[in-house]
Amino acid sequence: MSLPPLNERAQQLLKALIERYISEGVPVGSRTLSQATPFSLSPATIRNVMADLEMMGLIHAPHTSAGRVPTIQGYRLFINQLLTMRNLDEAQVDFLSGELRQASSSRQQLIETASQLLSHLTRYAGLVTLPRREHARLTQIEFVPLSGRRVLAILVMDDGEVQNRVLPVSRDYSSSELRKYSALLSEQLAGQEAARVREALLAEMDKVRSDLNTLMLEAIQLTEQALDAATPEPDLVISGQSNLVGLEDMGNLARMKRLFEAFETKRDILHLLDQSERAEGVQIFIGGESGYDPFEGCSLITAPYREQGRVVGYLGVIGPTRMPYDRVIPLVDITARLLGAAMSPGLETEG
Amino acid sequence: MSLPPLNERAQQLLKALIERYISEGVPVGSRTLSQATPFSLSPATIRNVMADLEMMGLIHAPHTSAGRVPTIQGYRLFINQLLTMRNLDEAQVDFLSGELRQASSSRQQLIETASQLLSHLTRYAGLVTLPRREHARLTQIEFVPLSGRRVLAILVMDDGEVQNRVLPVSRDYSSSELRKYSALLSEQLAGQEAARVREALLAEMDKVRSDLNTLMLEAIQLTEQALDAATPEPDLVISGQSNLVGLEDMGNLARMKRLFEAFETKRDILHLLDQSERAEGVQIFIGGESGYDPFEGCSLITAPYREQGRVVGYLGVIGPTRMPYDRVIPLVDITARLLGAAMSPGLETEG
DNA sequence: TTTGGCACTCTCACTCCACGAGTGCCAAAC
DNA sequence: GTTTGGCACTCGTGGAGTGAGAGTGCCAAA
Repeated sequence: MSLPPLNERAQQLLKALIERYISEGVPVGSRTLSQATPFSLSPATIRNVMADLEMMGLIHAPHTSAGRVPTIQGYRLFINQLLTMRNLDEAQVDFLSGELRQASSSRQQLIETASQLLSHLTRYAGLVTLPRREHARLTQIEFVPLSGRRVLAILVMDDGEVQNRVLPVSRDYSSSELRKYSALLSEQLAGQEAARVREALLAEMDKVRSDLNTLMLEAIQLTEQALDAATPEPDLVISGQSNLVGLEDMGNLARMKRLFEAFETKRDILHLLDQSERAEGVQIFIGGESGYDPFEGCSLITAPYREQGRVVGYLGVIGPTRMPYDRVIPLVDITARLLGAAMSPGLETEG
Repeated sequence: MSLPPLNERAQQLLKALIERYISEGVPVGSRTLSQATPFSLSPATIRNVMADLEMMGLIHAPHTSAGRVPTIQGYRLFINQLLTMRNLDEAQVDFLSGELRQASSSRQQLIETASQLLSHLTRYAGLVTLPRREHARLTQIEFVPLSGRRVLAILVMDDGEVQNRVLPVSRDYSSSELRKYSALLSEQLAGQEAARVREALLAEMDKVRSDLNTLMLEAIQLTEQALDAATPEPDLVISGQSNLVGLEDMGNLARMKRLFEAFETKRDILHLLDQSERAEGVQIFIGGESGYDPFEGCSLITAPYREQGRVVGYLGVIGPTRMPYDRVIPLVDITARLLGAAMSPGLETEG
């Protein structure tokens, strides 16, 4: 896969060609490029270079008498080595952080706002995963009796996240009985990481069994049930999908349909985001590079966002591969930082 | 707007024409219609009738040498007077009720399943509004202290619905202090209809003021805040949007883009659903009939669904105006009934 | 190594044309 | 009076043909 060394001039021409193609959306020919570049070279010379670039698989001619278009490999090289980022518009940053601060009262709201901002500022589709809260600690457990042999379990985390779950139970419980369970368990479990609660429960169960403490046993069983039913809530918020309708470089209808199916199932997109797990900063998936053909013709720019310094989720933008990366990449980057800041309250939130 | 009386034969021809157009998607001409109808009439005769129908605005010729296509008025007449419903496939009904029963543990799940079923069975987009729960009664109020001068308020309704809200507060509250408020308020308010809680609170406030009972006063203020922040959760679940991508009768890309924008804002769709408020059963909006141009080329079939006999929401299908109404209408109808049944537990849920 | 020249290729937009489908109208038939 | 067959007419569609334009590859000269 190691390409032969690309000399400076060829790199600069490739860069110019891709920039031109991104801004114009039309295959670019040797004549155009000759005029657009600072080093004055004749079209013929440029043609020679272009032939080399094509040989290396970096550009490609749709047909004999058309100009050249970057291939996925070409985009890859461009992004990894040639791209010069554009400075962010100050007003945009202010707008972003203002909107996010305004939405920071509720976590859900924050996520949705971030997604909408991404789509709005890029004119593509914005994605934000819900924060994974593996390290959230349990603060409180409440049980509320409902009619018809059902109990509502409420798990409260220290970060304000709440999970509700209706449990079908084998007999009716009274309100005061349930309150006792809640009190007992909250005492036992408060401060535990959610992931650990199960172990703690089992340990407790052993202790309790020897006591034949049936009350506690039932409480534990209830909690187990509540944990089992870990809410499978939608873990990805997508905005601005309609921005992608009718972008001519998104290709034909069939392709667009597959893309929208991917938006609906969300699964493939989540897989893709998971792949960026290792990356520290912004990551870019170009076209079907990743083997998911629904994304042919599209690129995905992602970045992790942090809460209290810990990566808890990912956000990004999905748009056509022919995209102004020099603007979108910094935007995704800053949005991730600002979302992280808005999620980690305490420092400047009360300002 | 009263049309001149349409004789039997003209009606039957209109019906045949529309049925043919719906199944084939191509303008239908006099010759085709002459062969397709049981009463044998020559194409020439049929042409005469068609000319009348066109005069009345019920059908329309895209151009001189094309056949005829129903207008919106034609569809309207067809649906109101000529349509013969098709019997539901028994297997489909079983499938529907099975899937709904399986999802009936959580309300959110139920709504999403219904939406997906609608889209899956029709191959169009499914819509379900979240149930309005005006008459739900408050069962319990809980306050949980969070870090950084925030309090989590939890409102539990008697139907198992839970609303969470993080409230920024002016000072830190201790856990036990908040528990006192919860107890006090739950006692005062339990059993009230949510819509009435506010009044009850005000009344209570008056009583309390004279006592200078500051504790109660703070509790009341907290609750007020929590009510203010009535969760603006998404009130409409849409599924299968991608089914509409690439349906050739949906028209051009620009129109499709507007439709997808409507899906994202949801506002127009909710307005439209609200309009069906008065209707008892299935209602149909054809094309831009309602003045919303995003829906040009589309039809919306809606029906209210009931919980415990009370209308709490609407569901429906959005698809191209050229749609097999005889199948979709009964499907929407039965889905509404089955969803209502699945939502009103107690009778056959334990079966 | 770069450049100008030249023949070649391919797409795009346009025109022309024949075909088919369907209509409207009229006069004859029922 | 309604129905029908006939006929001229209209219009969209698809295929063939064409010229312009853009861009290439290659070669020989600078």
